[in-house]
Amino acid sequence: MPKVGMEPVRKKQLIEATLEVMAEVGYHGTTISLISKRAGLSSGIISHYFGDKQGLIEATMRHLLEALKITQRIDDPLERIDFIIENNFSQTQGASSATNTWFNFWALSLHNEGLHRLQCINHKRLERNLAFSYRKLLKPEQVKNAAASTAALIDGYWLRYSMGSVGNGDFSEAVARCKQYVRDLVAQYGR
Amino acid sequence: MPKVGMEPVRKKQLIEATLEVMAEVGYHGTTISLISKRAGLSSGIISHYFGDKQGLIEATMRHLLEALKITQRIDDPLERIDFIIENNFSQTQGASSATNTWFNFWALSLHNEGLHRLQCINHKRLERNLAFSYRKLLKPEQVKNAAASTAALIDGYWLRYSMGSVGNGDFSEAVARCKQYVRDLVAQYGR
Amino acid sequence: MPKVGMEPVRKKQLIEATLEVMAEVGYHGTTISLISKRAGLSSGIISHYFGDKQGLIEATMRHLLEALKITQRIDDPLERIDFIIENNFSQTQGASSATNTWFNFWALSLHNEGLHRLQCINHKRLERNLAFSYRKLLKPEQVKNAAASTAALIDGYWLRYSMGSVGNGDFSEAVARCKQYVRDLVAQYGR
Amino acid sequence: MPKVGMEPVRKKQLIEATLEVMAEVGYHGTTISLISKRAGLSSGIISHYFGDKQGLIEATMRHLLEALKITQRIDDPLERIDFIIENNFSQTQGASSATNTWFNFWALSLHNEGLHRLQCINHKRLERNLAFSYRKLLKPEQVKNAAASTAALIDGYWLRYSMGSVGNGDFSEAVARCKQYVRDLVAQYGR
DNA sequence: TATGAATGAGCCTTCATTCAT
DNA sequence: TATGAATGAAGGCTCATTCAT
Repeated sequence: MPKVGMEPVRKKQLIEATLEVMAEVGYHGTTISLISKRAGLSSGIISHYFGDKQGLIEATMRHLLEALKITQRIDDPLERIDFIIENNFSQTQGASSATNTWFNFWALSLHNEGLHRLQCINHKRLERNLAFSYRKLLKPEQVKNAAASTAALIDGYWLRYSMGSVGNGDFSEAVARCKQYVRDLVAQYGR
Repeated sequence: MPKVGMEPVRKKQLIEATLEVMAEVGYHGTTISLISKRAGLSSGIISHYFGDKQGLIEATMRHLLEALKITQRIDDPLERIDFIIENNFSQTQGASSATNTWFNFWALSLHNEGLHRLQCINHKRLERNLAFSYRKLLKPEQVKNAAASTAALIDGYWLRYSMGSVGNGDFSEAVARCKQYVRDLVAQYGR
Repeated sequence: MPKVGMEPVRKKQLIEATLEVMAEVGYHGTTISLISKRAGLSSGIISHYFGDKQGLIEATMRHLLEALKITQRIDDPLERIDFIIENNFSQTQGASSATNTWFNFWALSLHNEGLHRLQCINHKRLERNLAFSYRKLLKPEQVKNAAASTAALIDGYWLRYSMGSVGNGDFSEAVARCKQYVRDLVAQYGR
Repeated sequence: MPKVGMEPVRKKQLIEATLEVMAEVGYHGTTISLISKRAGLSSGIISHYFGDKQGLIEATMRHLLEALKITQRIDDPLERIDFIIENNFSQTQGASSATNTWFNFWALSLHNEGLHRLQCINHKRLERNLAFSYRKLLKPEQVKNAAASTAALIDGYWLRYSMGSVGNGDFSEAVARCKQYVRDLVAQYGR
């Protein structure tokens, strides 16, 4: 009997290879051949486990979005918001930045039903998570606006720092500024 | 007898066709054939005027970034910031949104020296423009942070609204929230 | 403990699965994977029992040709010819017509020594069988021509009715016309 | 300006290359690469003129069916039937037999709407043509049967001789036997 | 200045075959 | 005896680029 239980192993291998290759050469340069070579596997394996290239790309994006979910439970609302901010910046601090990957996923989303839905869910989840904590900190009528603006601030900073236009390659300054914004909000609109 | 002085006309035709096609089918689906057909010209014309596809893409992005420059002179600092905000959202309000085009340009930037430089210049110009006005409104030590955060907020809102995750397809709510943020800053940190 | 004596069982399973799949999707769409799935077996089993795909295809065609052999003994010459006619049309009256399978086998035969020989043997056998009975019915000099024409008529009708160009999906009309032809021959050239 | 008026030339080149290649290696072995090489053109040219491989295959079959049409006008009914018979056998007497091509087209037809329709039209046209002449030769109630049987006889003989099971590589014997059949019919059922 | 026919490299995908178990 | 994970060659197709006109 052939090896069994390889599916999760192979899928992980391939998704990680995809992230690496996309980070290095961009979506446009990402080929089945490159991915499989990076994963140390054959090209045929991709259709075997993901149906086709599109399937692998979607699985990779799903994997990335999954990492943004908050699993920890934090009771203090301010602390929890801080954690959300950090979590959103921590993803791409590693050597092989997933920055470009994100840009490409955003671009792909606009012309792909499935990916677009995933993006929207993710966007809404972030606002919901922020609103949950803001409800304990701010006057009710300010909650929605605060959550939306904080989410936008996080994404905007992430975008600008990722582009390398500002900052020194790390996000610590961006994190600090986001946290400061939260405190400003509490100072001004706290209940 | 061949017409002379067609160069600027042809280039404009092709750049606009490129924007239209990219908005419709995404960068991935944008081909020389589609662009030239849209422009009502032959495919050979592109290499004639832009060298190759890459040259046309870069020229198109340069064209888009150019549109973000502020040409008007406004003296009142708050009014000027409002105008900057509006200007940044107004680009893509037309029927054929350039949203996807932007995402793709960002993605392309990370793997293209020339495009990347353009992006960075654009990012910095926005902050500089904002800082210029904030200097008249805020305490000196707050200016830099305010400019950076406002720029991030604009980009973040633009990103989230463009993705269609929130809002009703127009940016008016996003514009309002950005303007409110500016006023909050002035209220809190005004000189 | 592995089962023994499975060979004939497995081979039959696979040949029948091949006939079913070929009838449904054509030779061009017939894959190892489809056949083995239909047979409820693994893909590896085919090389195990038939060496390779080609081996299975050849065995399948051999199986089909085998079914055309006349095993019954019929003494009356006219009755025997009628039976031969019926036998040649009866093969594909089932729900899953083997029509397409036949076309493909013919096509394959022309580029495959072994299959070609089988086809020729089959063709000649039909004429020989017809000639055997015609010898009792017709003048000697007419036998060869009668056998050849009857065989051609059978194949021609079968081809045209199979293609669906004429008839209502069943061969009864074709059978009747072939039989009529035989009677015409006897009436005209009977000894 | 590029060369113009090449379309019909190129299409003819490619269709003839397709017939040659199919005759030599069978449909299964017929590749875009082989065809274009044979035509002395590049592989891309096929999609340029025929959309895709399927388009070329259909055009090739259409071309073959076209050759079966009767363009000459012949008044004498018996002579006209003789001509029809000859015409149906003459197609593949050349060096590069289109025999295998026909088998493959039949097979393909059963799983392809467009090709199937073409085949049926062709089948019916042959019977119609034969019936047209038989009407002047036979009693009315015999016409339909005679036309159907003659058509079947032609196809059947063609099939068997093409397969090489009988005859010496040429169809003259088959032609003679078909003509004899027509005369038998007239002798027996003439008006 | 402008065309578009023609090219061919490179991509994704399919699928017969192999082989460790 | 039987599996099916894994391979990789080969195919069709796309498309940026070239070039004769």
